Amino acid sequence: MLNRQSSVPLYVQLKRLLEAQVSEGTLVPHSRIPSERELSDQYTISRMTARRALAEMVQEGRLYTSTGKGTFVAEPKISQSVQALTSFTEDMHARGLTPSTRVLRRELLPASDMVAQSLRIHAGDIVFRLERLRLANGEPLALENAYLSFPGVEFLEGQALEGSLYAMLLEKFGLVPVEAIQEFEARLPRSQER
Amino acid sequence: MLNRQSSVPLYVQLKRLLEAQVSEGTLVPHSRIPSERELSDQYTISRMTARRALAEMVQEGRLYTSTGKGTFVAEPKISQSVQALTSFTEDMHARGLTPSTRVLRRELLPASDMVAQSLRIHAGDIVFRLERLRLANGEPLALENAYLSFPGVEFLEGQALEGSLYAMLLEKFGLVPVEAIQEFEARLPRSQER
DNA sequence: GGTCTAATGTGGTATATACCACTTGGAAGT
DNA sequence: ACTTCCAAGTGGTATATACCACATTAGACC
Repeated sequence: MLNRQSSVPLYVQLKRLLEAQVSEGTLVPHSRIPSERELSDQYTISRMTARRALAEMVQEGRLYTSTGKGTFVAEPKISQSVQALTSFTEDMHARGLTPSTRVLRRELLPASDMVAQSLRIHAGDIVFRLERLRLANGEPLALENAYLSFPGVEFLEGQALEGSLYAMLLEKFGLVPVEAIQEFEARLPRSQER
Repeated sequence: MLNRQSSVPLYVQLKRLLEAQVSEGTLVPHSRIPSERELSDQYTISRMTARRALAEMVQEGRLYTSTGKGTFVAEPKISQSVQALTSFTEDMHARGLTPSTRVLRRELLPASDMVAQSLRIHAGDIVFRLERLRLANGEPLALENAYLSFPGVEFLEGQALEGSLYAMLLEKFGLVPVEAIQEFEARLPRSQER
């Protein structure tokens, strides 16, 4: 059930609960989840609160709705936006290219409102910003701007970040960031970046 | 003002109104927009309805909020994902480079759940997929993957799409797509793409 | 059996209300 | 002048309620 004393909003709790059921396999793709009214009865919350949880999950691509029919579990596709960031090193290797990364900037800073909103944390929470130039066989390929947030983020400073950030995270911390914002800027690098 | 007889939901009407003010320049980045309560008074709608319009615009990266302070116009960054696609040709020209585009694939296909939800259409609706290789001075720069959806999308097939897609859309159809998903894949092209 | 219809259930929109945490500015006090 | 504190305003969460369009089902009717 849901914890009304928690500082975690009810609709977030419900979201997590449903997400857990999806990843457990209790709810499989295209299966119907309880209706909004059933959920509100079941968890003793208002329908609007249940709706909000569902609406966000729809927005995130985890669920889809059909008026008059119900709400259904979507096929798992979404996490690819993170995966693209994850796999640069492996990706380049797989293509027979020598990947390298030049870190242009790395810093810990309080999250702006915009970043916080995207990462679903609070403004002012410490996030790690990593600006990197990606190269393949020495040729600049892309400029990356990543904001990371997870427990222990503050210990990142000073780490060797030239290689695969995600491999390093896995090695040194045994964790994978829950979420990251990524902005690709595909353009010719300015001379200062060369 | 808003039209209560329209079948277009009030919160959508408010969204469009605010979006227009942003693109007109009436509202510039980081300027504060009226508070939720002011908007609800001004347009004679409930605060929750105003909130919904704002919440969606926040989700889309057009606005950002700061608790206790207000709601503000975001820098056009997220929408750069669309803008970057729009302006590639002009952008390269501005840098003194000769831009060119190679269309790798173009097809009409039913939208997957993910694409549909991102574009705010229904799954199965026909969308246009365009996979293009972008070049500057003959050098491959980026691989683009765009999904487009708008009235008349089905007439796109067979059009000349080597140049600026958006210039062509403007010329031939007198319209600009409402929204597009774009995925950049920054990498070295495979040999078949050369 | 087949056809129409009404009832029921579903998500979608909209309103009104209440309380919370946070920010800010000004009033009150020193 | 300076500090403290509080009131007002803001977005965030939560509830209760109402009506709508749409889909499905069960029944009445032929």
